[in-house]
Amino acid sequence: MRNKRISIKDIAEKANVSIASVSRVISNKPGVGKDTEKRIRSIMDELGYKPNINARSLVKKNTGNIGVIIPGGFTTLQNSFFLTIIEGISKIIDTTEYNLIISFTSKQHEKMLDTNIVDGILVLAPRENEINLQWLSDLKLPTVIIGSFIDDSNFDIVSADEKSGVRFSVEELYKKNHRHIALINGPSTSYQSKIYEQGYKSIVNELGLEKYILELDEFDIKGQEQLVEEFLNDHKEITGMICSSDNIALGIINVAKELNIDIPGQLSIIGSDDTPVSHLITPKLSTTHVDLKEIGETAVTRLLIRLSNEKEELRRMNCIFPMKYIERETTTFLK
Amino acid sequence: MRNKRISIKDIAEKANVSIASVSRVISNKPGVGKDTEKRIRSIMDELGYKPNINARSLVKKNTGNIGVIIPGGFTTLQNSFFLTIIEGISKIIDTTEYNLIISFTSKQHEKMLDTNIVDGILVLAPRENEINLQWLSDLKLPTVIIGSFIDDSNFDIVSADEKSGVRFSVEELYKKNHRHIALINGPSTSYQSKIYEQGYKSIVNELGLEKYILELDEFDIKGQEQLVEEFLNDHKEITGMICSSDNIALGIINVAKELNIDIPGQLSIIGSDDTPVSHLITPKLSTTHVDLKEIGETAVTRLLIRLSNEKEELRRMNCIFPMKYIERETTTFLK
DNA sequence: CTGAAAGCGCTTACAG
DNA sequence: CTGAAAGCGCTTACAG
Repeated sequence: MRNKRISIKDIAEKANVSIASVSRVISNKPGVGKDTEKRIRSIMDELGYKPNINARSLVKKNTGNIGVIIPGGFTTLQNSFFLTIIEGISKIIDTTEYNLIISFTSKQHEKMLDTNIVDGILVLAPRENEINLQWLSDLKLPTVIIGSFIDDSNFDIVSADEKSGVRFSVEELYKKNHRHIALINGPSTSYQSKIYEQGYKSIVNELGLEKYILELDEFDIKGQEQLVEEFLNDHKEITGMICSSDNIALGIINVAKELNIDIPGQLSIIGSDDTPVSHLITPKLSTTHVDLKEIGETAVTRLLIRLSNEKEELRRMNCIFPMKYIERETTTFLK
Repeated sequence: MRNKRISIKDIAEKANVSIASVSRVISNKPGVGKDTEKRIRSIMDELGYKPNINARSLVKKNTGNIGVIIPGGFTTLQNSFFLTIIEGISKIIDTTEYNLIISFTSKQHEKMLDTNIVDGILVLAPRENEINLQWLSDLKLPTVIIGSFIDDSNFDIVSADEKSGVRFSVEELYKKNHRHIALINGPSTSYQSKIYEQGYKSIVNELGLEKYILELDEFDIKGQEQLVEEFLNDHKEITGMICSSDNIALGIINVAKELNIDIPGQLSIIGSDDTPVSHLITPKLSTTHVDLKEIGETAVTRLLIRLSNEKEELRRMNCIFPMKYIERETTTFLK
């Protein structure tokens, strides 16, 4: 059915030149006479020529695609946190010739990486159990990791300063007279959660407070309402909670409502990431903010630099964006 | 830096066979002796051979990629509606060798389609101003459209029966004694909105009610709070609202709260699509439901059929999924 | 069962 | 400025 695509050869014939000349004008290479070029271009337009990317890739040994690896499957994709980062990535990609290939299941990651269809990858908030770092490293693909990460890797990293974020949140509640402050964390397989935990423990130690940590198996509470409810019931002394995502905070608020716990009257809650929902709900969520879009932009930009400098040995980059606390309506001074 | 990739030739040499034989075992083609095959396979494993997809694509004239076109840029991507459909798509794709290329800006659509890097496309809820249907059609690419759509096209369509969805919602409110029922619609550039409007108008006419339509320029109210507020103030007689997305409903609820309008006491609200937020908020949102995941699955499956039957002339398919009304907490009987 | 060879559509030294 | 030719890594008739 599909009409045969027209190739460089068709153009060359019609223009009475060699395919070499046609190729040169396609790639804007020098060495073609003004007139010849004009003739070739007009024929290309006329015939609606589109270069065959596969052929080009085959000889140039690149693909023109950039891969984005998203962990956790769909639960995560539904998370605005990732979407906002992708928005930043996308904005930069749109100014280039690259295509974006977003991958959100393990199967997809494997297919994408095993078949070598990308020139470089952006890995969002990797998790131990999903991405084997050694394997990633063996790929020898230009890679930038987005999201907090264990320091001893050799990858470029662009992340939010989540450790400080947690500190700010705890300090904020402390200033508001809270003395029993819990961390509701995501899965410890996520490096992000490890960072949260580190940040939480260190500040809580400094302040001489007791530690309360509830680890969920995702960055939201879906299917774990029971667990949360028990936690709330078992620790009635807790008056403040730091959640490692806004979605977790949302879930906690709902459970609290069911238990007739007043927010923020009896329980102050702070989210993370300042995603759109945070001011769509009532009461509006206090949270920590970082420019996720900028994080995305920075990460691709870095990757693009790596891609255009494959010979040079670039030093590893570790770029950390500051977070700030945003006071809204789910936190209050403890009487 | 990157170590040279090993090719079919390397395998052939090491195995003392021709590249033809190697190629045959790679593609599981018959015509290779048991022993030879075993030898070749073990060498492939040993050397970690990965076929070069570009080379293969060049000769087979396909790409191994399926494109997904998402309209409206990021606002839309943040919408669970699309994400859930993508989840369905992804589930099926994971059982195949195809890669998914998701495109959510006009730039990306153009790049993807102009460079012919996909074998077929899934178009989600297209909009007039973003996707030129004629252009799409000229691509001669196997295409399936997801989401309600104008009937006179020649594409395969898989969609929810949104026209009935709106009807159910209006009827529901009518049964609850509401007589002034508004439609808060998405942009009319979206075919989906057109369907909503058609459905709304026809049932409202049947029931002999007055029409109230507020058209927003997205499927959420971001940046249009003012407009919504004015609408609410100008039409105090309205006691029921059908929103063409859950996100719109969410927004309306928030504006109503600011205006001290009690929900559902003074205003009943019904969303669309039963996205996860609908039961994450308080009061829980009454809405209409359709199995979006199944819609996604059906659409890819259809596309896959088209892809494996390019010779045959398949009849156009138009698959419509029923919607049902879900009563939760934002609707009530009018006294 | 196996291999030599042509060809997919491009790019790029090389020679003129 | 221009072209002939080799080559990128595969697949697939064709011949044996």
